[in-house]
Amino acid sequence: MSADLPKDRAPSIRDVARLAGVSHQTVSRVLNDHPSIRETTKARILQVMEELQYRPNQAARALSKGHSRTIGVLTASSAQYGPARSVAAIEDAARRQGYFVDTANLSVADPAAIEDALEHLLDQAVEGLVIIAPQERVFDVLERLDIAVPYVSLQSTGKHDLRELAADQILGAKMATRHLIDLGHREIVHLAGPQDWNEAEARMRGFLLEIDDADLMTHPPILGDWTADFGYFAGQELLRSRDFSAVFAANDEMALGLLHALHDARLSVPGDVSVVGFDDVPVASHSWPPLTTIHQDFDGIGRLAFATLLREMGTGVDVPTAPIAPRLVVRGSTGPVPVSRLPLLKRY
Amino acid sequence: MSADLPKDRAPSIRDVARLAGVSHQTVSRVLNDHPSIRETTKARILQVMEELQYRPNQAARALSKGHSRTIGVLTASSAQYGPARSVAAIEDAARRQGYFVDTANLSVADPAAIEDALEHLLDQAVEGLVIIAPQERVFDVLERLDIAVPYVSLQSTGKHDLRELAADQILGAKMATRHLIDLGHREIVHLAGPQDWNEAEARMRGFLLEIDDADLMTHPPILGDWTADFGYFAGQELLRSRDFSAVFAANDEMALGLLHALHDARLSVPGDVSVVGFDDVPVASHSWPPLTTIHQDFDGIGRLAFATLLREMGTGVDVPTAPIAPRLVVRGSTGPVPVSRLPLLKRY
DNA sequence: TGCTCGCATGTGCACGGTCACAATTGTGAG
DNA sequence: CTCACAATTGTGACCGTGCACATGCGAGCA
Repeated sequence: MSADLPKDRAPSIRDVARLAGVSHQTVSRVLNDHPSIRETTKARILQVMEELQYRPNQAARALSKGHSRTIGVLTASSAQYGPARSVAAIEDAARRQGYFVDTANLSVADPAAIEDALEHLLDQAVEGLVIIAPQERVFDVLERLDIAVPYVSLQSTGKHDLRELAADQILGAKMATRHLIDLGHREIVHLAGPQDWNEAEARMRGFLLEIDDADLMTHPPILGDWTADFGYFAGQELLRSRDFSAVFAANDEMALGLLHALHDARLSVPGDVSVVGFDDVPVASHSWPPLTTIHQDFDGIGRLAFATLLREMGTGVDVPTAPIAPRLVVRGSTGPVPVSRLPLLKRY
Repeated sequence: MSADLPKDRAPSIRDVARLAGVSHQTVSRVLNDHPSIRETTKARILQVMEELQYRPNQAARALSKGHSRTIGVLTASSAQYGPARSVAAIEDAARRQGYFVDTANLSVADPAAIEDALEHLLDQAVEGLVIIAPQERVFDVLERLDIAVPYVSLQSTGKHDLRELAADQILGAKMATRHLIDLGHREIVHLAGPQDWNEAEARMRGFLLEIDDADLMTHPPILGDWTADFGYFAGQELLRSRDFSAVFAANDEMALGLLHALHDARLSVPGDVSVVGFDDVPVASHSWPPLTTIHQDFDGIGRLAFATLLREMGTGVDVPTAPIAPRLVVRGSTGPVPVSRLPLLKRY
């Protein structure tokens, strides 16, 4: 029990074998829970492992077995609440299943950067990809590179089958719009996200569908960039011609910026203008007034993404999944259409 | 040029060698930029690689060379703006240097979960660790496990030398407090973060130091949990006894929750109460009123963390680093102390 | 011409696991 | 006690790459 440490290297399976007086293969069997091993042998080996602080070498295992047990996550703007939350959920779910997660974040989204990030992930021999940068350009690059591994996107590309999530976005947007219509609003403006994001496009589609259903007119949506700053400036712009009584913003940040602009203009929310956001970020309930918004279960979406990927990867493991439904959370930023805006002029 | 694909496996260095009519070692030399290779040979090999879509197997490389070129990032609450931002910056910097980043997120911070997450990272044979979960418990576990790899923390533990960042936190807190004192406030309350976070503790220390310097009294700080919800409830609590004219919140989220509570109570900010936050999250400039806060360069902190880790890991690479300074951003949530609160009572 | 030297390239093994297959031991029936 | 068969364990090759150590070859020099 004293001629333990042969080298300065980390102990290997053979070191354990030697000390336990068995062959390396027997040790390997312990590692892989092989059924036919004598209990006493197993116990002895486990004890030696403990003594040596043995830790299996994943690289060697990956090399030998031909898989890496690693998935890649490609994100854009991973500092935003929603994506960050989903990434955390994916990471958690993956770890639970013994998978490693390698991430690549896109700071800029030109094709070169996208390709660079994807190459980085593929270098790691990832077995699957989660795309949280649902921009068309990304899918273009994915197709061009002819990726060999399965991937899922947090939004539908129209080419894959994560439709639940896509329906989500559309449905959520419809719910938000419906809410405003139910309150009597007839002049509703949409502050949209960048249209190269499928997500933004889906929300806009939901909005337009609902507007159409109600036989209403609307301005062409304002195309924003998700940021509160943009919401603020868009608000200033909108206020030049006050021909609306409600705004549906494609995310909470823009909605909050918009609220700021409305405050600056001494307008009352919801007295003069109603505002709905999307996402339900944690501060949404503490703005002034608290923001009516569409709640998304980002954790659930992340888990679902990983579960779906696992299925796509054809592992035996099949984690049960439930579709994710958006939810309208009514707070203080929406109210009945102001009297001055009742559809009198439209009546005759 | 037709008997290309020998198997269904991914092409290996030997496949390339065979098609290029050289030995596998020569191919390896091309991969590693060995100086003595004839240009023509190199060109030929590169072309074959291109044809075969050859991609070096990182697992094999890791096994052979004995290193993984992977670093681990342990985070808590990675969905918060600051940490998320820093993680993205670390990932970006690491990728630039050819490193992979494996993350583990702590949803709960009990020792078992911490150990679990660390084990996961160590299983991947990470060569270094970045800790963004600066809770004492984490360091306890780190010491207990007797981790063999270097690690850096985004906050000082008092045992390592990332003092710049720690000084940052203290300095930032002092700046925030000083700002309030300069405006004439004498009754300042601190809404602190959870004290098992070194970060929160440092901010509180900065606050107390500055209070002490100015010979002021203060309540024992209220210990929060970083969330806007807590800020809201703390505000309600504080308002029972209105014996303060200013609040310094340890982060923006709590500050925003506090603003909400103040609005609910029909108090004016900064007319009745001044509020300072910490972090300068993107929505901070769009709250009502816009939040005065301490700006932190999260990207810079992330980059610095990776650069420091690289140095600790003893790689030749030494990325130049610059210390990170916090910055006071004065917006609308702070103003002169209200007349009703001038230190009359304290004068005699 | 013969020798040394340096560049360009090849040979064989190690890295730490797993797999396929062989070998050994143990068990119960005849 | 012997044999068939199952349970347990051992042997050697292989995964893809890099390293140490040849080897071949042409140039420079005596």
